[in-house]
Amino acid sequence: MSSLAAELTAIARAAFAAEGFAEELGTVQASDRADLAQFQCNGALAAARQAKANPRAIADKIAARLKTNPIFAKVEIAGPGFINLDVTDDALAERTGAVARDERLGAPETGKGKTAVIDFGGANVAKPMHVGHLRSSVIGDSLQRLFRANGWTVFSDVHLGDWGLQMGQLISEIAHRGIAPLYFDEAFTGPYPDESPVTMDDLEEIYPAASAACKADPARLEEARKATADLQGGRPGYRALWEHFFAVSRVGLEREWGSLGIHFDLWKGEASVEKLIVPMIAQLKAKGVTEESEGALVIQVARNSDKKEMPPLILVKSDGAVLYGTTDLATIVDRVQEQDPDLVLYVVDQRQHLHFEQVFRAAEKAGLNGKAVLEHAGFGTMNGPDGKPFKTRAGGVMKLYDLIAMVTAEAEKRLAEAGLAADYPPQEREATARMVGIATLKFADLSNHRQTDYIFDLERFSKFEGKTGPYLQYAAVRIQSILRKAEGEGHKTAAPVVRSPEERKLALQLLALPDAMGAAETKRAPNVLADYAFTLAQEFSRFYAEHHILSGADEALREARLGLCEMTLKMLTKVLDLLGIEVPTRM
RNA sequence: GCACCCGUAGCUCAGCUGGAUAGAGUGUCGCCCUCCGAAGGCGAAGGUCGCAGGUUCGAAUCCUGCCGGGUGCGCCA
Repeated sequence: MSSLAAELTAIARAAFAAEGFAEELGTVQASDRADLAQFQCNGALAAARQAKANPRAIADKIAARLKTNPIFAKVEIAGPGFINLDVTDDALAERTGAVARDERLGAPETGKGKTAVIDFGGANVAKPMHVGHLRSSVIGDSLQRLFRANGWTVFSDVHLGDWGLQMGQLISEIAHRGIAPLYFDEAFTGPYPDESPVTMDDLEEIYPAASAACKADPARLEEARKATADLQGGRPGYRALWEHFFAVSRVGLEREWGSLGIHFDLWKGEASVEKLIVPMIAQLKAKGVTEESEGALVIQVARNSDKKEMPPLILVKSDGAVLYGTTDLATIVDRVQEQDPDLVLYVVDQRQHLHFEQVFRAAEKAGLNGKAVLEHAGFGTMNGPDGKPFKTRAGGVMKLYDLIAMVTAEAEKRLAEAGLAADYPPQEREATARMVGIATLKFADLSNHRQTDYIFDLERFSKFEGKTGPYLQYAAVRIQSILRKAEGEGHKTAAPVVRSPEERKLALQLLALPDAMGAAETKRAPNVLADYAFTLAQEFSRFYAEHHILSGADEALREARLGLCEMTLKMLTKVLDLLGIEVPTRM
């Protein structure tokens, strides 16, 4: 199953090949000038340059061949040599019907037989998620949904930050407070209690305090370093405490991501590859890729072609502790062993780009990455209205939990204002408000390009009109509503028919889904899907506004239009699912 | 200092592997509910695509320089 543009491309390629040109020239795309044509092919211009010939003459030859194909209603040459193409209405209707019958709704199979690991690195043990985690969660989730839909085998890994200095900071802060002396008693031989001496709420308070203490007092920082090294060295009491931190945090984090509809295949973290580190370092030494530098063990990753300074990756610090990069390397070893992926995608803040470049180079230099391509799909910073990284009015970071509660409350308010859902059971009302709130949040984030910074605007996250998540949900809800009503009146649905301009544009958009899914995968860019979904909803709304489906006298026409509605609902639901957005049955 | 990213309508952003008249949303102004859900549809106004060069038949898109903003640059993650 392929898109209509892909089908036309195949036809045009054959025409170019038959005229003795490179078939790549036959790429057909949706027209930039919807007023002139549905599709365009610019290959004659490129061919003319290569062959030093007149582009219009080449276009003439190609067009003559295309005209023999009955799929085209129009083949026209315009301007310097654009070939403008229209497809017949019957062809549109026929393909639309075929896609509707396809279980995969025409999704490309770009990932068939391939495995990807998606790393959501970012969230930390003992810290609540804040708005900064929204991006990696939402973008990463959309990518895992998309890659799966395109046929990839995907393993998503939450990849918690659970093994660095912050753990030592927590431990030494707890030591100072004397909260759990048992874990610091070196004479104690265990077993340690099953119940955690601290709750998630405790950790949320302890961590910032610990962090501040280390910042203010070098002696405290030294203590934290020592605790980190002892933890990594296997000190039983510290390990036991760490287990509690992890367990307590996981419950909270799982609930939080769950409320966003985000789930992971793997709950790994830095600590889970801890056992691989010592043998990996031995192996790297044996391979001769490491060296001593200023008391640390490093891998040089600079290349002659570098235009910038490329510091070495530090494997072991001069005090013996390992770093982020070391665990990242060991994680690659682990993934090659466990999943043997073709691709590892790191959905992590763009600011860590240099770090990943170091890690990737080190992995490739040491041959640790198997067949996997390592790729950092970085995303831009979320800034406040002042252009600086977002802070609440009080100057702190806004918790994700609070943000979700806020947009949900806004959605609820809006429902009440509109007098909607007034007669729904309270539970449905609440669930609907939540769905609308989360859709607002996710769509606002995903419709921005992944890589650029963007302004976190509370107002924007409480808007329900225009290019927003709720607009898309609304379109889907209206379709469901009309289908219910039609069924109640005893109307059937039939294969779509295309006659009016609105039907034509809607069908064209429906047939472009595989293109959007393919482009979104290639660019690792969910905003392509967001854009597609919005345009689809828009085309439907126009169609809906123009044609009163249920009131006409022509039963066959009504059934065909209901078929188009049904098809649109399927496609819209599918794309929204790829964005991680749920559709209520009514709202 | 070096490197990377960004600069597009009043505002928020798409478009960037070169193509025709640069698009959305929002805001402003106007129109459309006796009819399937108006969280909607239609229309108007709104642009030196940061600036200056270059490559090209053709540049928002590629190259160079400059200006402005952001980010990163060995023992944090």
